[in-house]
Amino acid sequence: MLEQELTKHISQAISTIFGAEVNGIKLESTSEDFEGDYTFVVFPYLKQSKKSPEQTAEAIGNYLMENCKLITCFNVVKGFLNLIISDSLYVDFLSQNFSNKTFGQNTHGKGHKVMVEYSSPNTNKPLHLGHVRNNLLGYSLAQIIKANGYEVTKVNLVNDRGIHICKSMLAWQLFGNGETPETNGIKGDKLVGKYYVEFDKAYKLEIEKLVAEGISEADAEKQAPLMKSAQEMLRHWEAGDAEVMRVWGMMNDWVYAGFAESYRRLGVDFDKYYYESKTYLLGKQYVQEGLAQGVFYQKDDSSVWIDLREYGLDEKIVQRSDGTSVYITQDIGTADMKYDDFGCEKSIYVVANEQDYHFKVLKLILQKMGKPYADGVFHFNYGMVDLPSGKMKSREGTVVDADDLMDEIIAEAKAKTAELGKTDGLEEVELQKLYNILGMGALKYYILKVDPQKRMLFNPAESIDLHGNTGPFIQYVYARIQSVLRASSLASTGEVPIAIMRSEATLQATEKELLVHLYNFPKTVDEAGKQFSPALVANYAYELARKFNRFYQECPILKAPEKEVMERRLAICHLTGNSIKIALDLLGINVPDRM
RNA sequence: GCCCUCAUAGCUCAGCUGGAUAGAGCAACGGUUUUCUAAACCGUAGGCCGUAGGUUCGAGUCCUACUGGGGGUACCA
Repeated sequence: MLEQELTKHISQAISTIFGAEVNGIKLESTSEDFEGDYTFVVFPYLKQSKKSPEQTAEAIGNYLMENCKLITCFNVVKGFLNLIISDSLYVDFLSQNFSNKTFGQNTHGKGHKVMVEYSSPNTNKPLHLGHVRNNLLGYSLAQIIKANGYEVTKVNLVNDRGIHICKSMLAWQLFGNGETPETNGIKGDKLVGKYYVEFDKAYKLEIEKLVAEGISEADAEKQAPLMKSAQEMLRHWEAGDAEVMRVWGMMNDWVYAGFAESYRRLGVDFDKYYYESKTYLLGKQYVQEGLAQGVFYQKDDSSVWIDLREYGLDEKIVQRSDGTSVYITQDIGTADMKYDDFGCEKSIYVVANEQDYHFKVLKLILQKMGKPYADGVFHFNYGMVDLPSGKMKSREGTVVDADDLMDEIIAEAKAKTAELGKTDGLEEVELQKLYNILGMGALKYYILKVDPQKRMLFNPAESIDLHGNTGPFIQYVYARIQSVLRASSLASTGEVPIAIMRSEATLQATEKELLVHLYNFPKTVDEAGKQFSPALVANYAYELARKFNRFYQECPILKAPEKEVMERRLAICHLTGNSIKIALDLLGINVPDRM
């Protein structure tokens, strides 16, 4: 690697000139306002050099000029040594990689297994914008980790049991008149969601009535007949009551059919589904295990706890006094089950940051219990999604439905594409596919470009924008490149050999800038994997697209003055197109051949 | 109460492990098309990086306090 080569020479320079051994040399890319490709800051080494910043930088620069062929030139501004890398390095890089279909991918994860759990919906209502962020992040994360060589298993832990499902079931039994997705043509998850809302409405009326009768609100919430019936139903469910199980199975199947459709449109998938109905009883054996290890302790009322105060946390309950287990205990069981099934050394949970505390506790418990996979548990915590009107609240009907969202954004892509009228001659099927690629590209990019850790604002008007820092902007560059390649009579696959480029060629400034950025692609994929950040890939792709547009504006490709220059620029097109395709694929975004 | 997290242009966001004069997009204004796709490019304008201290050659970035937003926490998931 170039950077390693440079840092090696710099530390040699320092030891030769100043007689000081240093390591941990840091290099950064030169700010756009100065001439150069890499910058070495000499301030930290003035003690060794015993000279002024300028003299120190000058001396190192001269040494590098003599000893490192990669550097053609340097300049010094205060304590900053700006190094200019020879064009030939980038031309060589170009000729070696322009047709490399796996460019940007790394292999250091080879032989290591990682699990990514994401999506994890409840089966009582349809997916909304919050789930969309989760799904897109989870999928992209898995893609990025794969691109670094790891073997990835994607799993979905479905919350298919509990009081919330009973509410939908009960409302359907009471008010549904036997309505089904088939009889009404409603998507299954939407239908079940509708009855969840019905329940809430009827329940509220009951509460109002009880309050009017002089009962306190808190008591009314507990005493309302509907709530009692729902709890009753949950007990029947736990007892395995045949009729309750039948309705439960039927309604969950409706929901799964609906989810499958939404997942398909989102372009996300899973290698394995886990269901809480099958895991919720796990946990008791772990309570015993923890007690035996002395990790847990029992109170007089027989509830079981763990004391995490030495870690700045509190005491946490792991089993209630009535002997039933709590959520975190189930999670211990599920974690064990996953490890038995796949043996992943690293297990990533894509769950919103409202559960930070929960996962901190889970990891600590697993560590104290000495689980072999405990250190590999990682909570990928992302921020909530807000709307311009404020927080999304399902009770107040302010949620943005995932299916509606996709419909709207694809319709917008269609309207815009039709308006521009560049798609003459495409079949209707092709057109639909294109609208889908563009609409989903806009949506996915809009969500993935922001740092996952941060709470984000979803502005519907902005999300359907197709100009500027958007998915379609990047897709447009890809389509442009394909157009040039088609016109070039060279196959766009990159398999047709292009004359070996002469490495002594001189590059235009925009060409070099683009190549430097392309050179950094593998490093970016690596960094995104380490930081678990699809946003890094998104920002990289955007920057790449911008740099290409600048290059495209300034440098004629097919009409280049010389054949050699044309071929070099075609190779740049290949490499840029490939890189965009790969980068967007890491975000789950497709690319169109024309638009 | 305690804990976690965030605060950068009018708006939405970048700013890599501390480095030079803090960058994009949107919105506003102006320019570019007989030439490879104008979903583009170029330019103008817009900032006490929440406030106050501290660490150091150097702080948007690290530490402390405060203010403001969000989240969590006391046998819910």
